[in-house]
This record gives sequence, structure tokens and C-alpha cells, in this order.
Amino acid sequence: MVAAVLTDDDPQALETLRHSAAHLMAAAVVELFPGAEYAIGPAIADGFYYDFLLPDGHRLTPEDLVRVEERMRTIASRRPAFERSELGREEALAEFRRRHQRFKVEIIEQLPATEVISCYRTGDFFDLCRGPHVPDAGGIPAFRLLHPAGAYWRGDERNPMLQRIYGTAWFSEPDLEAYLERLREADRRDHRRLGRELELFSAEEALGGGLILWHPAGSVVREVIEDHWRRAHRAHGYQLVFSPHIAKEELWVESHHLEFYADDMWGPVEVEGTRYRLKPMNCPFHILIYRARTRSYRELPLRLGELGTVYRHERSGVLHGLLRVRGFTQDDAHLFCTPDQVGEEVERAVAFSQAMLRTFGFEDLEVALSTRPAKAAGDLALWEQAEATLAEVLARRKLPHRVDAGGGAFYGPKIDLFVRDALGRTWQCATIQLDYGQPANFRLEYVGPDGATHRPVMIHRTLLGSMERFFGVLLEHYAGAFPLWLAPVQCQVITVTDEQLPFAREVAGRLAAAGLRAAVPDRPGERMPAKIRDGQRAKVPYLGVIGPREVAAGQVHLRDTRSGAQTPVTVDELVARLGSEARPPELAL
RNA sequence: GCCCAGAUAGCUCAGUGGCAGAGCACUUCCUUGGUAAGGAAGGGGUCCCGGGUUCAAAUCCCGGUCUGGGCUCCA
Repeated sequence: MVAAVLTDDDPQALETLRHSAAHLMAAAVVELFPGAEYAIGPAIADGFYYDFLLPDGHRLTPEDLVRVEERMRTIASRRPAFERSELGREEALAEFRRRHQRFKVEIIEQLPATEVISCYRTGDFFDLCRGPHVPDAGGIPAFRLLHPAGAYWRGDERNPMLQRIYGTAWFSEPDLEAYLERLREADRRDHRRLGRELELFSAEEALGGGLILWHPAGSVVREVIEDHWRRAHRAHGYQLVFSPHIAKEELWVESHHLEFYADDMWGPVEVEGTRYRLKPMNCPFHILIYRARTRSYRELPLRLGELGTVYRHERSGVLHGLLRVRGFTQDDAHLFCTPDQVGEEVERAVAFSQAMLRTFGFEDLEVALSTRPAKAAGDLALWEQAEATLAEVLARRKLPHRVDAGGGAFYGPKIDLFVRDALGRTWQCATIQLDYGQPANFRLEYVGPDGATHRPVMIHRTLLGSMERFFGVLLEHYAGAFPLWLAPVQCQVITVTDEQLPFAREVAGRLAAAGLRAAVPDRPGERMPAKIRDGQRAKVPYLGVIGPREVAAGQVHLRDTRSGAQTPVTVDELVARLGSEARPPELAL
């Protein structure tokens, strides 16, 4: 018998608590829905869930959750113990068959024959479970059910769809309340909400799922990001290119995309008897640029970069705001190098992406190394060599990382960088993929110092991922309040009465001449407090207020909307101060 | 794709077989004011699309589109 000692600092204890809460919830569901079959109910990050198959195909509603939660409290008030028992395999199978619990029977049948089968009883509820648990069901200080959902048995869409309930449990009511507040904060920061409120982008029904319209304010931010990106790439030895959105189907045969990636590609378009496909990736285009003439080893590494728009046929159910879309622009680049340049090029790309992500306020990065998938192209020895090269780079840069076995692309292993945002959530941005396959598919060559032809190695990489996803992540990270260099409008010039409008326009003109984005709201007759409120709500970093006093003194009363601080400044001071704060950050390598 | 839920004014939403509504936004007029909403009047609808049931459909039924939650956290 394992007696769990609950302490606040032990993550294991919190997991135990949540798993116990899942059992308590299942007990309540079985009482409310006699005949319910229960599948699995693990603790997860921040909470727990349990999957059920309810009698008569009942589907859970939010109202059902209220009843389940009430019943959980009723059961908990009786403080039934979590009683552990150990059964033999046959005994356990008989018990769960008697209870008509097909999922438990299936699980036991798949356990090794020698495994000790432990079960827990909570009042009338009896479950197959490894444990441990809290001593009794009254020992769960704070819990809340969150939402119902559908989920396939074992996550496989060929299996029956079960009803899942998500919940959360904590050591205390204040902990629970803090967590619920975190959820509310995440909702307030939801990029879809902010995108609408700040008029940054939209997705219109008339356009089709997963397709995004960038509105003027969002387009300004994107343009600033792209300018920063282009400048940095030129400084780091990249050459920038453009390529079309569509190519002959034959090209995708040669690249093996149609063989390995067809499900994610849009269907063919036929023009004058030739089939074309929308591009899901930019690589074949950059490869054709490489192949346009004979290349010398003196040109390598050749780094071709492009903000390339691609189209992928994501399944309708996985689309999500800007984070999962069907048309998006990758900040893509392909590095063509000699085999002995690979290590250095990968290392430079990793450093470049770390530096780039830092300029957007992402200091804390997580790193993953993804290895050979089941469906892979190319020979095994090359894969092993490629994986070893990536691991060496991570070791040299002293980057702690996890290994995602089988998570690589079909043409090579990869290093992914994830940013951690202001709420502690992680998002994949940069990816650096080695590719020995495409150079062979396309018979790429360069002439070496020996006068003979050799095969280059390719590295695919993005730093930000895609403009859409990165913008969505950035928007949530900053909660819509962009730093000055990214803000769509950097300074709004507000007058106390309409009398000051000419001076306000003059000030805005001075700011614009200095390359700053300034605006004078066109709202004649509107009161100043209303214009201040609009500026605050639009998250404009600076509001410059001008009344009769400021006109007389040639000043602006500057309000920093982030801190609320107010200071009178001359127009020259205003231009100098905003000009220096608005400069894009330098890339620190 | 699959399960569930939703779609009513630009936005947030109420209305649930019998006259299409509120707040904000927008337009006009009045107000010229000092750091998060000055006042009044007005305009604005294919109640997502298509079909069905009904004397009558925004409302009920069927199909579609789009959106949202979830679908490899594994006793």
C-alpha cells in the first residue's frame, strides 16, 4: 500500500491528487449514468480527464458537467477511501467482464501476463489503476470540471468516439482560483480576439477555411517584421529570391512530395493539358534556382532565402486562428553546401534563429532533435550521419534538448526551436532540417577544386516558422501591446479642442518625417477623454496631448499608455525620444 | 476527416412557431473640453446558404458552409 504524502513542492503529489480527482469524477458519472463504461482517466498538465461511453449514446452537455461536479462533492463529503487491491489476471478479467467494462478488459488483455494487476475501489466505483491515490476522496481540496469533449478510444479515428470530461484539481482554493485566472488571461490574450479588436486580421467565411486577410494595422506589423528579417538575412550572407505559388505536377513528382506528402497538397489545376499544383513547400523552387547553371565550390555555401507563401490541405477540424491555417508565408531558406560545411552551417542557423527570436522578446527557448520517421526517403547510413551531425551541433552550443524519435521530415532529421511565451506556453517556430535526399532527387552538383562534380547537401530552415503563426504567437505574448518598433501606430496626437488641430498635424508630420508612425484621430468635436480612451484601448504606445498651453510652449504632453506616466516634452525631444526607442533591435549573435 | 456545440446589425449578444431587438460602433446635429465614454436624433437585417414541414419558420427537420472545443498526456 502506497500512502501518498501530499506536499506542495512535489509535482508527483499534484499528479496523484489529479488522478484521484479523475477517479472521483468517474464515480460520479457512473452514479449519474448507470451502465456508463469508463476508458482511461489520467492526470495531465494542469488537470485531468476521463473518457466515457455513456448509455444510449448520451452526449455530455455543459449542464451535465454541473450535475457531475455536484455529485462529486456529495461523494467526497462521505470521504470514501481509495482502497487498493491486487488481482490475478483471470480474476481481474472476470471482474471487469462482470461489470461490462470492455475498455478495461481490452487494457488487461494487452498487459504482459506476469504483470500484477492493481485496482482501486472508491465507494461503489471500482477501477483498474496503477495508483497511487490520496487516502480518501475527501482529500482533494479544490477541483473544477472545465469542459466536455469528444475523443476517440486510443486516439484512433477508426475507434468509437468517447465522451471526455476535462477538469482541474489543486492543493487549495487560491491555487485553483489562480489557475482559472490564468485561463481567463489566456482568453483575454487570444490572438483571434485581439486580431478583431485591434483590426489586425480576419478570416472571412466568403474566403474559405484557414485563409487569412491581413488588415492595414496587421500589415504594418508584418511589414516591420519582414523588413527586419530581410535586413538580418542580407547581413548574414543570404541572397533573397521570389518564386511562384504554383508549379507543374511533374516537379512535385521529381521532389517526391507527391509520393510522401500528397495528402497535404491541394488538388491539381489543369491548364492546356498540363497539371499544376499549388506549392506546399518552397524547396523545389530554390533547387531550380541552384540548378539553373553549373555551380562551383567557390559559391558554397549558397544561402537562398524567401518569404514564400505555401498552401497545405490541413484537415478542417485542426484549423485554428492564425496558428493552423491552409495558406501561409514561411520565412524559408535553403542552404546548399559541401558535406564538410554542414556542421558549421547548421550551427550558424541555430545561432541565427536564437538571435532572431530574442529580438522579439523570446529569451527562453526549448530545443528538440527529431529523428528518422517510419516513412522516410534515403539510405540509412546517411540518416545516421545526419542525426549525428545535428546532435554534435547541439552539444557544441550546449543546448539542452529532448529527442523526438521518428519526428523528422521524410527527407531528413531536424532541430526545432520552441519559444516560451509570457504565459509559459511553448510554440514551435524555428526548424532546421538536414536533407541528403533532395540533392540526389534533383541531381544537384557543384564542381570541386579537383575539377570533378560533387553532390551538395541541403539544409532547409525557418527562423520564425510562418508569418501567420509567428504573428499570432507574438500577439498573445505581448497581449496586443506591441513594443514601439512593432506598434502599428506608435504615437497618436490628441488635441484638447479642435483649435489645436493644425499644430497636432504639424507634430504628426514631424514624427512621420523621422520615419515614425503617427496619427491624428479625425474626430472633430469629440472630447479629449474619449480620444485618450480610444488610444488606450487600441494599445497605442504613446499619446501626445496638445491643448492651448502646449501650443503656446511648442510642447506635447506625452502619455506613455503602458506605464501611465505623463511628461511635457518639446517636439524635438519627442522625435528624438521616440526615434531611438523605435529602432529595431540589433541581432546579438 | 470524425464527435459535440454554435452562426440574429460592423462588434458583443437577447429573442425559440405569429410585427426582428439591446448596448457599443456608424451618420447628423448640439457641445470646444485638460488625461479611460458629453448630449440628442437617425440610418443600418437574405436572422449563414439551400431544401423540407406548417395557415405561418430567425425559431422545427434534412443537407451544406464557416467558426469554436476535442480527437498520439494511455490503467
